[in-house]
Amino acid sequence: MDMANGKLPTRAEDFSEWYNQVVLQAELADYAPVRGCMVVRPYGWALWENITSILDKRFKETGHVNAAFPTLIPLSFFEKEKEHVEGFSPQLAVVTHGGGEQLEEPLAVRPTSETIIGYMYAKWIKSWRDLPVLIVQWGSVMRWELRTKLFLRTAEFYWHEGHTAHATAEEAKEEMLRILDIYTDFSINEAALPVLKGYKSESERFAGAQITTSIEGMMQDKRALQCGTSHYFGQNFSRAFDIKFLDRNNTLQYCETTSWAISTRIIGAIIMTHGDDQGLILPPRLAPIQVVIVPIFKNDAEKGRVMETAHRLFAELKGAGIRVKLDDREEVTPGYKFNDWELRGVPLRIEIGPNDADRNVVTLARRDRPGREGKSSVPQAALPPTVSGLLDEIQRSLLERATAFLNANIHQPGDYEELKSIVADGWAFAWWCESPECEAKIKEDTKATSRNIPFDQSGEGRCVVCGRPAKVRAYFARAY
RNA sequence: CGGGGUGUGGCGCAGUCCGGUAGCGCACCGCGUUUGGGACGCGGGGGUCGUCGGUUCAAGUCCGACCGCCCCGACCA
Repeated sequence: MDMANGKLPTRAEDFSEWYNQVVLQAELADYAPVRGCMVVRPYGWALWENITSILDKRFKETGHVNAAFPTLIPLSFFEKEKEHVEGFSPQLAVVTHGGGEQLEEPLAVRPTSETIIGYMYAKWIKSWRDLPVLIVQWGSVMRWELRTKLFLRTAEFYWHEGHTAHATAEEAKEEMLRILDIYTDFSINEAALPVLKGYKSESERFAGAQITTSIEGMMQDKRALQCGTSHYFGQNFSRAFDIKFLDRNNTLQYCETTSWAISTRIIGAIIMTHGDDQGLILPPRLAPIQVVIVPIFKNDAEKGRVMETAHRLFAELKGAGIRVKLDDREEVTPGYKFNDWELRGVPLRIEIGPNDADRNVVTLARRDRPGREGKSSVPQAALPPTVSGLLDEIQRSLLERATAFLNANIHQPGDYEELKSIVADGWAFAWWCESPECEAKIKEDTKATSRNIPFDQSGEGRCVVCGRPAKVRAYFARAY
């Protein structure tokens, strides 16, 4: 096993470098030889698998099926939807040669698959009986990003993209919201990320969408990170790709379509929401290793007693379905292991030394409460339920802490000057007339953009920028 | 693409001003002692100094061109 090394900068010193070092030293990912691309290492991929398996289950429970479409898409497909081409053309990687020959038509490496899936849907959908079509693709896509950062923005990234076709606008919008709710529930209850859901402003909308909804999280530097999106396209793509069906009255209709995605970016959100100066803190429900056992001994006599206990408790915890690891490396000291597993964010550590073994106890150390405060001594008897309970408690406390942080850093500005000072170090929740001009002014003055607009609104106010009547309040923040 | 940096064992750097055949820390390998918060000693292995060209008896070092990567901006999940 590779060992971690080096010290982390503190979050206060340099949040960005802290983030980079956590990703690298915890061995979640590494830089690839291709500019802007990352290698997701086994520990990072294990985390991603825990995320994907939960989401996959929820999609299947709601009637979705998985399929795979090609990585390469004829370049001409991107010309078919006007806004889509404008949005994605600058970011395309294009294959011009194959087998040593120049291709007749260049092929884009997919930046997202609406076009090719739309093309196939046009072939497959003929009748109202064929609808809805609810397909999810798990894979990677490529966007030629100018500035990249591990997990947050890489040229190639992993995700799922759901693409659905429906007979009516109502059904399609319901689908968009159903998925947004799955995303929200997943983020809050599995990842312990207290995200806020809403719809996007015109300028923040996905290229080609009529409605874009999102969930937005607040990182510890108070910048916003979009953690998932769900789009309603209306008939934009079905008209561009001729996705039509005969309804019950034998009338030809265009489908209503949606698409939605969560990417490996959410790993960045987990890191930047929960981590501390020791490194990663993973929510127990997603952690590849929930519990690590660190045996401690000085000589062979102690080793025998301690390891016997360690193996026995390891088997008990594993049998109870807890993801547990026994760190039996002898070439590094216990102190090294403590730091190593803290860096990797394992939620709970079990220390077993000669004293513990003799007294039939173990020492537990919670990752979310560093130092002595998080340590306790518990009986070895009935350890699995004790550990399960503590993992639940850690999961709860991570969400609670992140939620308190979120709430403490959202403020309602009384006027524009106040908005400017709020978004310098937090989020503003402000009345807005929804005009692109006012949003553009905010962006120009502060670099903050509208993150999203909650669905449930009450009352009326005056736009914080122009003073005209405003029906909604929106979140404004600097975003990743 | 604009601005700023930087390329020397796996990683981080020194050496470049003033040319003389490459060094330090970490990591790695071996042996021994250690082990309840990042252990120590001794002994090892590993580098055509980003690339190409030029000057010179001699280039990591001087000159020229090119390339890569990182950071800051415009674009984005």
